[in-house]
Amino acid sequence: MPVTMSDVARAAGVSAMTVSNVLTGRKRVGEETRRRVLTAVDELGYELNLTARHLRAGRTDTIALVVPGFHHPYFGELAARIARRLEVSGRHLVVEHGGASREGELEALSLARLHLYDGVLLSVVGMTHDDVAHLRTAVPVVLLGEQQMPQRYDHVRMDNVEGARLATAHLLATGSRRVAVVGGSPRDANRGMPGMRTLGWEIAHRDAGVPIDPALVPPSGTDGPADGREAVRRLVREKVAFDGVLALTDTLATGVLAGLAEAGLRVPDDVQVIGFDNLDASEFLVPPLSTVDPGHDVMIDHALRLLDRLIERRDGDDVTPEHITGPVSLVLRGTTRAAG
Amino acid sequence: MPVTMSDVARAAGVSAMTVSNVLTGRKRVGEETRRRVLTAVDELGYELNLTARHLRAGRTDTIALVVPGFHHPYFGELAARIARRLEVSGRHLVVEHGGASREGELEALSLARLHLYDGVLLSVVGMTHDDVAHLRTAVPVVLLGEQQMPQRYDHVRMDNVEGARLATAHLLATGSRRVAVVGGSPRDANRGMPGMRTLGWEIAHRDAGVPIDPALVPPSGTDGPADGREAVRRLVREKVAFDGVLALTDTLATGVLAGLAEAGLRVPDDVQVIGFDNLDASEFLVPPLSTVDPGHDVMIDHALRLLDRLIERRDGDDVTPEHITGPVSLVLRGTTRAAG
DNA sequence: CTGTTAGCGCATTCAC
DNA sequence: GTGAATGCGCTAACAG
Repeated sequence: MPVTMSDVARAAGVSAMTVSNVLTGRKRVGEETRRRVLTAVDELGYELNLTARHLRAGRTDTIALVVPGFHHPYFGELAARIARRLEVSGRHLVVEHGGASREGELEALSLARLHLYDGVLLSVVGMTHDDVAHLRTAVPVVLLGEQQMPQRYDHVRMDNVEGARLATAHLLATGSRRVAVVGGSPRDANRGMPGMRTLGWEIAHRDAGVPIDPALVPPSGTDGPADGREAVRRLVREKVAFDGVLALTDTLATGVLAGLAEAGLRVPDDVQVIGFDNLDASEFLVPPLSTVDPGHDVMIDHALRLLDRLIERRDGDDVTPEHITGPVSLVLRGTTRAAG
Repeated sequence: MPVTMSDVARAAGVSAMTVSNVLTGRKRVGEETRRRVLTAVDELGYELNLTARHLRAGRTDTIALVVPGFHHPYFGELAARIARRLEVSGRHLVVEHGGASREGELEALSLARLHLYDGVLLSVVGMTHDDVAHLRTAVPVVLLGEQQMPQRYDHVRMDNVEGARLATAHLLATGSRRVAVVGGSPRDANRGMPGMRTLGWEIAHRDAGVPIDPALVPPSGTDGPADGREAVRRLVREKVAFDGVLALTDTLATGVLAGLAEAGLRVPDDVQVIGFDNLDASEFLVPPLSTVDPGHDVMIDHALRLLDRLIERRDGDDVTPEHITGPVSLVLRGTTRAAG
C-alpha cells in the first residue's frame, strides 16, 4: 500500500493540505511545520502520485513525440533536440511509438494515450492523409512530416523538394550525368517524403537540361541500409549505367556506399553520392557523406511555438492552422566532388 | 471543457457505469443500449481519460525505458526490441530520458515520474552506484547496465569482459600484436562499461602471452564517432605503432574507421578493427564492421521477467534480486581477417 | 442487464 | 499560516 499525503499528514500532525503546500511550495508554510513535514516524507518514504496531480490539474507538463519506430536514428536525434528545447521551459519529453506499418495508423498507440500529454508532436511518416483525418482529437497536436495532410492541423516540415533539388543540382554541376535515386518511388510526388524528394531530383534535371531515364529510379524500400545496398546491387545487376546517386536518406546512403564498395566502384570518382538528413554518423562514413541538412532546430522552434499556441488556447479562440516549410541546406563532404 | 463519461451517459440516457462497461467490454451490455452509447460517444467526440483510469486502477499497462539520451542508436535499437516484446502482452513502451551527465543522476527525470509506469527499465550508463542507491523507490525497477550497482536491485547486463576478450583474442589470433583500445579508460575495471571491456582486452593479452603497452589506451571520450576519430588521430600523431583496434562501441568504431581512412591506413590489412554492440548500421560500414553482438533479446527476456516478478509481487512476498549476465557472441565481417 | 455509492490521491476554494 | 470540504474522471462492489 503506497504511502499517501494523508499518511504523511498524520505522521507530521498536520493536514494533507499543508503537506501539499510544502511540496509544491506554492503557499507560505511555517518553517517548523515545514521541517516536520519533510521529515515525515523522508521517514515514510512518501512519493508523490503524479497521476493524481495530473487528474486534478489537467496538465502534465509533458510533451510526447510520436515516432514511427524507436530504431530510426533520425528520430532519436530529433527527440534529443526537442528534449533539450523543452527543458528550458521546465517541461519534459517522452517518446511514444506509433507504428509505420502498411496500414499506417497509430496501431500500437491508442488515441486515449495522447491525453496523457499536454501536447503531441506527431511524426506522420507512414500514415496516410486519411489516417490523420480520422484522428479527430481534442489533444493539441502538431504534425511533423512530409505527406499532404489535413488542413486543420498545424504542420511543420522541411523543404524536401528544394533539398533534393539542391543536392541533385550539385551532382549535375560537378559532372554527373546519370544520377540514380535510391529510395525513390516513381510517380508519387506530393505523397510522402520519397515522392517529394524524387520531385526535387526531377526539377534539378529539368533546370540543367539533363534528360531523365526511369531506369535510374530502381524500385526500392526506404527502411534501412539494406534497402540502399539492394538498390545498388540491382542497378549493377541490371547494368544500368550511373555516375551519381541521390540517396533519399542518410540511412539509405549508408547502404549505397556499402553496395558501391562491393561492386568495386570508387566514390566519388566513379560515382558521386549524396544523402539526406545529415545524421550524426554521416560525417564519419568513408568517405564522409555529403548530404542535406534538414534544419531541425528551425523546425523544432516552429513546432513548439505552434504547439504552445494550441495548449494555451482558451475555449473561444479560433486558431488558424499554419503549414510551415523550414529551410534546408547542403553539406558537402567527401562523397561528392568540389564544385567547378 | 472536455467531454466526460457522464456527458455521454446523459446523452445516451444511461448511467456513467454503463458507458464504462460498454467501453471496457468487461460486462455484458444490451445490444441496443450499447449502440446508443457508442452513438453518443461518436457524436460528442468523447475521448477516454486515461489519467483517471490509471488513478482508479493503479496500473497503466505501460513500461518505461529510461535512457541516458535519445540520440544513441544503441538505445533506440534496444527500445524497438523491447517495445515489440511488450506488445504481445498488450502493454506499451515509452522512452524517457534521464541524462547521463557527470553528476549522473536522474536530472531531468523526477522520481515521481516513475510512478506513471507499472515498471521501469533503467539504463544506468553514466550513473554511479550511489546515484542509484539513493533512488529508493517503490516503483518496480530493473537495472540495465554495466556498473557495479546496489545489490538490492535486479540487474541485467551483457558479458562485457567476455565480449572484449573474445574480440581481442580474435585480433591476436589473426596476427595483430599491438591492439589499441579506443574509448578505454585505463584502470577503471569493474567501474562501468569501458572498464570492463578494457579488462577483457587485458585478459586476452594475458591468455595469448602478448605484452600490453599502456600507450595503446589513448585517453578518449566514449560518446560518439568524433571521439573514435580523435583517438586514432592522437595515436597517429604520437606515433604509437598499432595494428589492431578494439573500439569499445560500434559508434566509436565508426569514427575509428574514419580516422584510419584519413591516415591512409588500410583495414584490415594494416589495421584490424573490431567494435562492440552490433548496431544495425555496422554491417554497412566500409568495410563491414566486425563486432560483438550484445545478445539483446536474451537480456530483454530476463529483464522483463524480473520486472514482471516485481510488478506482480504481493505485499508479503520477499523477492531476492537477481544479477544476470547475458551471453555475447562474435560477429566477424570485413574489418578483421579470417581466423588462421 | 443496469444503476447507486463510494473512493483512487491530490489541490482549489474558502473558512478560520 | 493552517484546515475542511469538495471534485478532477473513472470503475469496483454491490443492489435492484
